Amino acid sequence: MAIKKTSAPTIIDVAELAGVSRATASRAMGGYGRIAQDTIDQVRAAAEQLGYRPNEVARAMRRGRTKTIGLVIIADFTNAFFDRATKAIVDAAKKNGYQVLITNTDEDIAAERLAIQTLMDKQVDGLIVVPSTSAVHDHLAAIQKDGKPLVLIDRRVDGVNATSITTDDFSGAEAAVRHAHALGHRRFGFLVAAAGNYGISTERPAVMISTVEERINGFMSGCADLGIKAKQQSWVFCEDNDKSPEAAVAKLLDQPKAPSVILTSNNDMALALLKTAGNRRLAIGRDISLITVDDSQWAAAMAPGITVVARPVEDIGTIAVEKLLAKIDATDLKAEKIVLPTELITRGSVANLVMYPELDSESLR
Amino acid sequence: MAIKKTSAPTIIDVAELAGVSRATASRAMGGYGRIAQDTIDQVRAAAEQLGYRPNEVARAMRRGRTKTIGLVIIADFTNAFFDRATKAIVDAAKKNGYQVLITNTDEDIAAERLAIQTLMDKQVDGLIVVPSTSAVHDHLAAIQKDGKPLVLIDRRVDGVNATSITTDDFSGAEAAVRHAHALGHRRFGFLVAAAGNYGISTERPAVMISTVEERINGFMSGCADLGIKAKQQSWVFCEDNDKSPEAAVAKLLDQPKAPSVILTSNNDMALALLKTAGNRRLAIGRDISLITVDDSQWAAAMAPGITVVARPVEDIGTIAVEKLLAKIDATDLKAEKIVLPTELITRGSVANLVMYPELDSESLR
DNA sequence: GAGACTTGCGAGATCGTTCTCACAAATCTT
DNA sequence: AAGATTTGTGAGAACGATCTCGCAAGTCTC
Repeated sequence: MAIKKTSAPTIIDVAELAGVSRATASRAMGGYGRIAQDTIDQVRAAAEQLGYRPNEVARAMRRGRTKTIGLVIIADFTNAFFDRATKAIVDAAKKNGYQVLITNTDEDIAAERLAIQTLMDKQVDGLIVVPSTSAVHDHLAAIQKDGKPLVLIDRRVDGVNATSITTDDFSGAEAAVRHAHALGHRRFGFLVAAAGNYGISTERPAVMISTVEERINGFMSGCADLGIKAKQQSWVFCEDNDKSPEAAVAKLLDQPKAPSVILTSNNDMALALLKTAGNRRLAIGRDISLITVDDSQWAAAMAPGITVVARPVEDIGTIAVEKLLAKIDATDLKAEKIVLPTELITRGSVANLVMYPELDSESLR
Repeated sequence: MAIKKTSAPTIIDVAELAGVSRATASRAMGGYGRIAQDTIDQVRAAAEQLGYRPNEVARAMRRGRTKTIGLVIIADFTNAFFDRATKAIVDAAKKNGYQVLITNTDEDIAAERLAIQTLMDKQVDGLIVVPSTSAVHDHLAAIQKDGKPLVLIDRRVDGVNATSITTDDFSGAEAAVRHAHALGHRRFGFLVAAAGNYGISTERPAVMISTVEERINGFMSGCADLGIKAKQQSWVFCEDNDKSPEAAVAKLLDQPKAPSVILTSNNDMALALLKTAGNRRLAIGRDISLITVDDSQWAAAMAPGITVVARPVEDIGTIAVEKLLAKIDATDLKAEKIVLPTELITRGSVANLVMYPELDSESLR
């Protein structure tokens, strides 16, 4: 009896057992080139017997393709983007025979640089990136200079000629304003989250990510169209951390003329409002109204349900993979800017002031 | 001027530019073996000039280490496990110089088999798996037979001698029962989710995952200790899909003697209760009480907050990576069964029937 | 100052696969 | 039946790094 090998069998072992050369064994396993059916059967049988599995690392090295894509994402789970998008991307990749190497940047540009570098070193065939900022993009351009396909999701970055998949947050925000206005609301609070290090401010920060910009612009456009004047609007910009959001909510509610409805730019802000409202015994959809961006299971399950601007997050992920793989197969495809529609899902979190105008009292506190 | 290379520079290019051999260049870059400081500086400078980055695929092939770990997880986002665990694992891996290749199984054993196979083919250095069932484990044993370190998380699988990181769900469930009992509750509803294909049942399904088993056992043990009789308990087992949970909630509420408190085994069930209660105008924490397993941002933000059995999900992920990497570095370490504590976080979702016993009315509907 | 030891470096093998090329045998053409 | 084409196979290079071994030069020892 031959000595039992300790390490995994290679194509050489298969070739020996089948009594053919390495090249022939490889052809039989890979199903390419000219080869007799009998030989294929023999080799396959030998492979089966040995429990042979091709070493994908060696294969990748030789072929120059790893069948792996890199995902650089912001693990910001309350925004219900990370989990839904990741699942969609992983599933879509798998369906096409690709695996996903995932890295997380906490909105940190240095971490993003490093993550991209690491993934490039690992020879991924392409990258899907949620860029942490719109302001810096040399590292993104570098990916393309190295000839790696790149797709940006969730946020655009002007100045990089890459395919991007985003959502029409402008229209979504506009629709939210219109909805509240139609239900009789006339005093609007806008609670906008943005990365940075400035705490809470009523001034719009300079650099924002495209998605947030569009939400702001949509809110403003909606107000302009409906004749909602500046003094009817209260804007608070807020760093997205553990503490600021609740203080920002307080700032909105503690004004002399508090808003009757608050539009929040993401779920962290919405949750802060929920928490503060609960503490103050303010009922959502009666004492204070709320619309937020991004749907979630809990927004639908609560009583009342939260009215939301829903974004097709799974579609973003799926389309991103499709576009990326298309680029991997044909690198000369040109960049597309794909914008998916948003949808206002009305539930019970916006009070109807037309039917019950007394709810729009001057003193909410 | 030399012809500009189109492909990425290799160690050979660096060696040529620095005027040394491949081996020396490699030593200089890798920082191993005997080598003069001057040579290192020269080679590094040449590498810098060329923008050289080591090809990790080639390195992995030669070294037999990919510096990549595989994660086989169930992308079940409402259970707040996928996102938190994934983030923790990715972050912990990165901190140790490892990347994470992620695959998703939707509680499907065939998908799990395939995922593991794929990851093994890609030569990951180790695997972290959330097993989709406790019943089948030959494929898990196979991983270890191939000499790959394996860590199971969230669920134990008896019959596999692998390190596992789980939580003490037994005690958590027990504490939940005790808490509700202390607040005067005497009629308990148990809504338990489990994978399968049986719709809704009052009979405990045969094969369950360890985590769910323990929750059930904890509930039962708590009842036994406190003298809560079988007729005070309503058990409903429910397939975890889009439709069943709400019907299961209805089944609990529509009994002649409906429970005053419902303990749900996961967040899908809790959300179904929230939804149904909302539709029926039943206020949580007053008309019906709720305790669920797994904390979340929304459970804390709602009014009233949901009382939960919190599990240290991030710790599970972090410890899993640590144990896995330790095993990668020293394959002779023996398997450990690590059980992390759970914590009951009391909020407002359980009515105090001691102070307001009239709330425990016979007809809740 | 001769032998022993250390230092620094290069030649070539190696990891496991695929791919190119050459060539013999079989089959087809006219 | 001779030449042209097709078919099936093997030898060996290649992917890009690391590692082993050996050797020359320098340093140490007594």
